[in-house]
Amino acid sequence: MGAREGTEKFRLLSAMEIFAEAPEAVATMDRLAPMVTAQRGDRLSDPSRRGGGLHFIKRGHVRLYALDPTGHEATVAVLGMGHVFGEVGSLAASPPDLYADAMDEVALCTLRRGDLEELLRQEPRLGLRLLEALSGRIRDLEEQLVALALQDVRHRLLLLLARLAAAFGDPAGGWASIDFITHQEIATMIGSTRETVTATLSGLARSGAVRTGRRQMWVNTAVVARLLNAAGREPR
DNA sequence: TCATTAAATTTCT
DNA sequence: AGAAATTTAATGA
Repeated sequence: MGAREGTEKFRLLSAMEIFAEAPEAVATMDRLAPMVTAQRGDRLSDPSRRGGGLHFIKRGHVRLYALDPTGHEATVAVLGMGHVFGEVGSLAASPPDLYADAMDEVALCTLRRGDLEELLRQEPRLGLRLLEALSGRIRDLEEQLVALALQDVRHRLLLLLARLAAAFGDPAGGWASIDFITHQEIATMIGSTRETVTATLSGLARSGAVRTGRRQMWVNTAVVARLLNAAGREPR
């Protein structure tokens, strides 16, 4: 440590949950991984830019999605502070070609593959944290896969709201605030369309599950949980 | 039930 | 003003 301890970058790295038990790694990351910032809509990664290393999100939100030739998108993950994306996905099998866009003001640090291995040797506990994070991603994907196969749009939307509120919700008096997502983006997360999302959301608003504003939602997690339960028992 | 198409309306820059 | 985001409505699979 030393001269860099006071920098914005060092402070953001220290705040990342992954590094909670690995303070030594913060200094190494600070030395090896340059930080870049981006604005909403900026492309952070695309299929041609694979193998570009491991990206640590320090601020903001990133959407990973597939894009088909007709322009339709399917969102695979929405990631926030402390999450990683990039090289990890390709450690095992060959992943689908994904794009990564900034959803708001994003800051991230990128570690080249070789440097990642060095860091993991120095701080094995970091590997465990990474494994936990990736396991969580798999669990979310499995949940979403089942919902896509078996549930209607309303149920899938409720599920998404519950997950977004838990992951990113800024809770104030029982209402979790989410302010970086459009209806269009929600549609790509649940396999639906912008118009259907708007209609379904206003239905849920009438049920008291959400309040909506332009690029802003307040999710009542208690009501969402109750509606999910009720729907689960109803046959379709 | 929900995607698609079309159009109107609201809100941001 | 112009762009972006949201809303409503009609239609058909």
